[in-house]
Amino acid sequence: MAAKKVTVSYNPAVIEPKWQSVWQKQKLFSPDLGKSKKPYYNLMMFPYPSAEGLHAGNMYAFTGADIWGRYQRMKGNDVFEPMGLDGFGIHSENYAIKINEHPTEVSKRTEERFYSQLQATGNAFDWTRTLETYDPDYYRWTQWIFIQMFKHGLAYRQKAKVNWCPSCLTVLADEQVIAGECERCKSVVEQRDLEQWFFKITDYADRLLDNLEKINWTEKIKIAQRNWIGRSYGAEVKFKVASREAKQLTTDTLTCFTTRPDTLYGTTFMVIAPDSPLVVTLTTEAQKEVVSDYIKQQQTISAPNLGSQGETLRSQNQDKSGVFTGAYVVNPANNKDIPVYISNYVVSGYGSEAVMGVPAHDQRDFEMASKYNLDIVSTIKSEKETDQDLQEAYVGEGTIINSGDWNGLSWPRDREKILSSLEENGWGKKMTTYHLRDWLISRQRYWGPPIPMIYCQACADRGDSWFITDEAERMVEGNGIKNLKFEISNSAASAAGWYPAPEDQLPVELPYIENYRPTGTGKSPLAQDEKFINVKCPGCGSDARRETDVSDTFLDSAWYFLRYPSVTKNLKFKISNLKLKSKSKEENVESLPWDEEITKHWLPVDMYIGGAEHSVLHLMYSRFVTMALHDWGHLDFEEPFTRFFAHGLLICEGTKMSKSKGNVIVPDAYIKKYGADTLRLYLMFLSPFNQGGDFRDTGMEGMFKFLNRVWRLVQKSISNSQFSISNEQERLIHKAIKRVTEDLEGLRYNRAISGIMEYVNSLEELNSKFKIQNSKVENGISKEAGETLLKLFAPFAPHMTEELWNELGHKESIHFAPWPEYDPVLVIDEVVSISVQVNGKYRGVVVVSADEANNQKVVEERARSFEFVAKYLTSEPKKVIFVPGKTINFVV
RNA sequence: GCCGGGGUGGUGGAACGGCAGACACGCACGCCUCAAGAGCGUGUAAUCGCAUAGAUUGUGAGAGUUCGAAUCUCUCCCCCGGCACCA
Repeated sequence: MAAKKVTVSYNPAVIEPKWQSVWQKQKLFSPDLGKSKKPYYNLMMFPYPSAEGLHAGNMYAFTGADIWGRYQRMKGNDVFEPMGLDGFGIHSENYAIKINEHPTEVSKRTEERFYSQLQATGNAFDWTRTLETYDPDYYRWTQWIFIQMFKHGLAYRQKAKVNWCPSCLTVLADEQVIAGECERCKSVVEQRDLEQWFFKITDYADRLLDNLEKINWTEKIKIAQRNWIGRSYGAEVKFKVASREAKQLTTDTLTCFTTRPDTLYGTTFMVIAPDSPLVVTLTTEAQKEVVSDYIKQQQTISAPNLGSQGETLRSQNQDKSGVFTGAYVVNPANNKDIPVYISNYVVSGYGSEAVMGVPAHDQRDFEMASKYNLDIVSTIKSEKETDQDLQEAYVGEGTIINSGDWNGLSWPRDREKILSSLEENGWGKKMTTYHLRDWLISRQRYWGPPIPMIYCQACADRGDSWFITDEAERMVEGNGIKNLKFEISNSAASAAGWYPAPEDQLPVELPYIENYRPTGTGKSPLAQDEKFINVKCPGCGSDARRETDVSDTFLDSAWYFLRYPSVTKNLKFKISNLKLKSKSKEENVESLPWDEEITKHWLPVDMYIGGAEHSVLHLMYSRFVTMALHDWGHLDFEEPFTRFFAHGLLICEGTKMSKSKGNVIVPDAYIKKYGADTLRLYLMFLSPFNQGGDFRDTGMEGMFKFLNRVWRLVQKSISNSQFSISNEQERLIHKAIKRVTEDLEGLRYNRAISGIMEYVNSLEELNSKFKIQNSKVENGISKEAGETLLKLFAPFAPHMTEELWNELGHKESIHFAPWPEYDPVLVIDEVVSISVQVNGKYRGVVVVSADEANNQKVVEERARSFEFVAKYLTSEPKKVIFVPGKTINFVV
């Protein structure tokens, strides 16, 4: 029989663009979000288009996420897989500065470039619902969120020591400072005193921590978040200033936080941080000079402009040093006077910036005490040493000694007893503190959403602010939100003169400023634009000024997933909440950045896939913003991502890809040469997806060959579609389905691909066997075998499988074909190899039928009959261990 | 220092109590071809050996549990990532 078709060779350069355009024309991957029965929101972290284009690392992440989405779709879910650009922010601005262009121009270009590159990767994105964070239609809502934070008392202004990057000329959040250096440019970060906007994320510390138990996230990300929140439970203890200095000091108590209240009796001194305000209130006249010298010396050591020297000096700084303030306080437990020191090992900004020194049970305190000859008193029995010859602090558990009424109690078993006793005695109270700090929002840069706030000096002078308006009053009364009144009255104190821009006037558009470069003065470039700044006060109508800082990029990305499903291209202002734009007051009702119905239906996100580098930044902020929106009654869920999977990092030739190293791989050339399918497979086959991989040029060719093999195999089966399925083939099919399905479920893509390869190998092997028996038929691959192969392969190689599927005569896309299921009976082998061991050492296998595999008698007899076993069984074995279906072990 | 994740052929990686090295890359040899490429086939942990006979050793090092350990437990070393004087 002549072949019906001329076999066409596999040419990705033709079929890939063809199917991409078909998919897009048919809006195949743009589900009707209103009608979906089984919504599945498959999200991946959107890229920030700051550089020359999409790099292989983006492609790696997106491919892995897309495979998951395609698999879910074939399992019958209505998958929504959106894509957008995190194009606002410092990354993009820095790139614009580098190439000496305006960010607006750069963004136009990168947007086009990124989207066309993303098209070429063959991901099933919904191209009708893209978003860009610099789009005014988007950032009006970023600003809206800021305003809600303000109105609910979660955004406040404070003069604070902030991290200042002398190269980026802006402040940085704590999270953006890595080992004292700027996350982006590696400059040593300075401390500056600036008035800034903060979000009170610390109010949510407990929930951010406790909710981690409820979500299905990669464990290491949860651990990172737990560490970052850093909750510790203990007590706040009050130390009264001793009477002899009380007169000359401006404070009468010193409070400190401790996780070890059990060691209170062992507190022999106190230590405060060098940059704490306590230094001023607790230093006596006599010590003023010494203290001031010490502070100066500490400032020199931690001075930022030392470049690489800074690191060395900082590590020298690890040695404990200190100075006596002249002040004594009273240990409430034993009424002893103890000295107050200043030392560099106490960090500011945590707890009360004071620490109780318990040298016997804290290594740092021990070093301090040794250096300054301070008393060491053990309060936990550590068995061996006496206090005098203690070599290091004993930080373990044990029985309490030298501690009055507490003697005999056990630490940590009696923690609560000790804390209660502490409270009853009036020495202090139970307390929890957190490592987490409030989120610093202000950035003195250009390329971001202007913070939508207005400052009125006249109102400020009167002590007025938005918090005294009718709207604020209504909110407190109408909302029924717990603590809102408290939050608001608390915030009102620091908010004098401040009003949010009226919500119906959003967005506060970012003006085009020719010289957008950072100024370094601590003010944003927006401060140059008088037209932008000058505005009437929404409260009293007098002349007022707009806030000129923009918000942190992380605010842009903290809510984008809420927006995607509600994006409607070409109809941007169609959704109900945008009625705001209308002049009519009646229509100006609810205003939300999303469609409520659709949001109810589609959120939270079912699967979020992204890099582990965002464990504490983006992922924490997104959770916080979502929780806040939930509390304000806008969302019916409080965790945005039901499941999060962290993919590994794609590196290049053993090192991290980075522009400075010049080893950034751009996928375009590879797609051109081999096609996106080959590149996708290559990337996913490298190593486990959660582990990352090393991109090397070798290997891509091999993957291309494999695609060609699949192509030929299926092409041949098309011309022999009458071929009926054999028992052997059927077993192969079902085993392959089982293997690939299980590996996909665990996102073990490298294994899934090797499973497909094994399946192809077995089919070919079977085919060549068949050819020998029946030389007239060219090919022995049944239709079922070929179609199953295509389906299993479809998530990985979407274009090629679509083409072949179409050639097989299917009208519907393969990506909507139902995922194959396996028959559990058919995956069981007909014959089983049982390994035979003698004294635990492998000597060979015996092959038995499946139903004999559990029968010890049969297996043992068979095994004994073989020479390779018999020769070791010189005497009757002492013991025979039989593991049904697996192994038999003769112990001689 | 603390918390994660690792350490398996020339390379990427499989196996995660029961035949270590699946699947690939690379390499070698062969077939096909005028030739090249493509394709196909064979081999490929190490050592001994003519051997596609057989044997020994082998999963960072050392101990342990077990009939049996790459897999479980302990101690140590090294690499990668995160946090880092958080009281």
